Amino acid sequence: MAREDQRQSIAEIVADRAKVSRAAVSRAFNPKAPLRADKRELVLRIAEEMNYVPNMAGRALATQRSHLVGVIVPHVCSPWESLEIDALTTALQDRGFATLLFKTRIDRSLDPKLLSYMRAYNPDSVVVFTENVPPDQLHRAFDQAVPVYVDYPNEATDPGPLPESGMHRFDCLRVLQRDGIEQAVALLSGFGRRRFAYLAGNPKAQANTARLRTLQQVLAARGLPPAAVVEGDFSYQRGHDAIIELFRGGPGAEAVFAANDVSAFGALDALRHALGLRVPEEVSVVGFDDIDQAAWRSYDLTTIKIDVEERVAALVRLILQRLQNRAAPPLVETIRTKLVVRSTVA
Amino acid sequence: MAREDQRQSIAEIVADRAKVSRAAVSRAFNPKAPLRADKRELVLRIAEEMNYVPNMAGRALATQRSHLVGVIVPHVCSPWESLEIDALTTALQDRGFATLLFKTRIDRSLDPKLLSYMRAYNPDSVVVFTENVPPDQLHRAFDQAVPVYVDYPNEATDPGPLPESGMHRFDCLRVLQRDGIEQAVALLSGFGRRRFAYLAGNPKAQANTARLRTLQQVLAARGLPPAAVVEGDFSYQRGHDAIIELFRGGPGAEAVFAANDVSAFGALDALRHALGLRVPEEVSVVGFDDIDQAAWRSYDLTTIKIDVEERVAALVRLILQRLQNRAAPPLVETIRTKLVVRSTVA
DNA sequence: TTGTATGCGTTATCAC
DNA sequence: GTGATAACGCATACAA
Repeated sequence: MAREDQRQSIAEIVADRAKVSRAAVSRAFNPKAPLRADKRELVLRIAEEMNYVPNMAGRALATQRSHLVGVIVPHVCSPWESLEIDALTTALQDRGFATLLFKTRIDRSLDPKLLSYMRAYNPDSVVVFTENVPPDQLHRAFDQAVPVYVDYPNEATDPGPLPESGMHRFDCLRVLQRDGIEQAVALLSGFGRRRFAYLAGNPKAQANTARLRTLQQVLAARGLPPAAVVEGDFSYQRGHDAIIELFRGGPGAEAVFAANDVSAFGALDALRHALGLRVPEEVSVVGFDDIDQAAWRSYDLTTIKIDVEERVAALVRLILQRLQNRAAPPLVETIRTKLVVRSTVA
Repeated sequence: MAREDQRQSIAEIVADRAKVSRAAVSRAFNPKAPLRADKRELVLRIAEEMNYVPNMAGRALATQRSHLVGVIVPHVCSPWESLEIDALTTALQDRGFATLLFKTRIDRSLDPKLLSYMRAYNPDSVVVFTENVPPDQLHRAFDQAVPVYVDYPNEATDPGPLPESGMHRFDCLRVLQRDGIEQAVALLSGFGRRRFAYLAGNPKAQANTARLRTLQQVLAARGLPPAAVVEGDFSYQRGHDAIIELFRGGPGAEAVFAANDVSAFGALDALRHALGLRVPEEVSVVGFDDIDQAAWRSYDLTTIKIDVEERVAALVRLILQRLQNRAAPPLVETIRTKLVVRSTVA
């Protein structure tokens, strides 16, 4: 009857059908925007029928909030990281944020090109699993988004999350390794183990250096000799080969700490199948992380657990609090490790 | 000197410093837009200095291309899926697309709410790893984005990718199971195995039903008795327990096909540690996927491999070709499986 | 409450 | 090749 308009957007059609303005449609989707309840209901119903949802790009432009959280990882397919991505995605999704996934190249270093590539999407926040990128660099790259930094403090010297100490200029998640390591060393020590080895992870990864540092501190505190260190890279294969080198080339060890569970599996298989040693009778093995595979019967690995859910919950708190108040002082969350005892220690 | 403008955007500042128009800055970042080479270079240099990159939200609005690819998975942390997400993210990133990750709830079914949630981000394409969602529903949900459907055809009846057959109304990746299964059955048959069992995955997953169907067809073609089927869900634990039920409650089997590698590991551990049977001497085990863990020494699993790189390359071809030509007839890519022989078969 | 008008950052169209 | 200008889809300040 009336003349057709040039070309209507879906949102406008929804508005027309509900006999409201385009603005009302927008408000209907924003729970705290003022709109009469029945109108909101009507608009939402019609929108549903027409399969209309507000476009995030438009919304991002108007509100300066992309509802995107950038996540940068070296390997999605590493078990621990996939576990964390899984939990993080779920938690963010529940809160209306989508996960934007990026992968670093070969090594764990962060290509500046990747950063600006990511910047283009204007994520509201950024989580970087690559541990060797200085937080300053991150903050320089993301003037808008607020990166969350994972910190592995030296627990022997770092006083902890005291804002006065001036050490924490950025939001960070502090991962404390000591508890689990102390428990593991106590257990091994109780079984009479004295000669320790540390199967390292990627030397650039802070998780690796923090674990080694803490282990040596804990051993020293007990008057035990320092652990022999063998180079590794967090991988199964390297863990496997490194342990063979360690035991073929020298006196071996009575207890092996691996920098993560996956390399602990490599160590276990090397000890049992390549070297013909019995675990735990002849050699004890302890891992880090407690990924699903650690409970598999063929490994049944005693390991120092980081609770993924706890860790992700802390990350999400950091992200959301910062988003709520851009100007707040640096936030700190702290998580701890604990020993999970299975059958690779005796 | 001259009066300051109200408030300049970063892009405008870049334009000013390069003494060009705002439009020229935009063109500088679009390689095929017309712009004198030296101007382009100058703009890019200044932009680099000022840490400016074009905003994707704005670009998406103007071009109707978000450069986002939505990926929906049930579990990020399942080894096979994390492998695929990893490869897909890398491939897409290289081509200027970012991966937008979403997770389905508990079961593998697709919440319609998740679909519209995702629609809001206007992904250019959508890859759904959840296999029990009918492609029609997907196409209805994404009028703009073009979902890629993973198809597991019945290889005994489906003539293949003939457009004339009218069966393929949507772009799809056809995964053919037969080759690897035929090879595995030939090998097992050559070792004298006759009593087969199939440790199922999630009954709703097409990967599961296709593997079972094909296995039975291959066995029948050789005149072998059909495989006994035990219920499973792709998990280690269920694989472990199901095998115990199978062997405690009846005659067991001479060869076990597991619907995926992870449940094959559960089966292996159950056979060896809970049932005290020798693998491969007393029971042979074959998995599906060939994830990294299949090569680990404690399992060393003979498995039917799907090449991730090949699969992802095919997916990316589908996505990019469709984006290049929205109106093209349905695209089909086909990949096959092949047997990887390790030590769980004899 | 509601509608109108404007701006968010970008690209495309159109003149030059 | 280049610069002005009008969209793109949304949220909001402001006026009603």
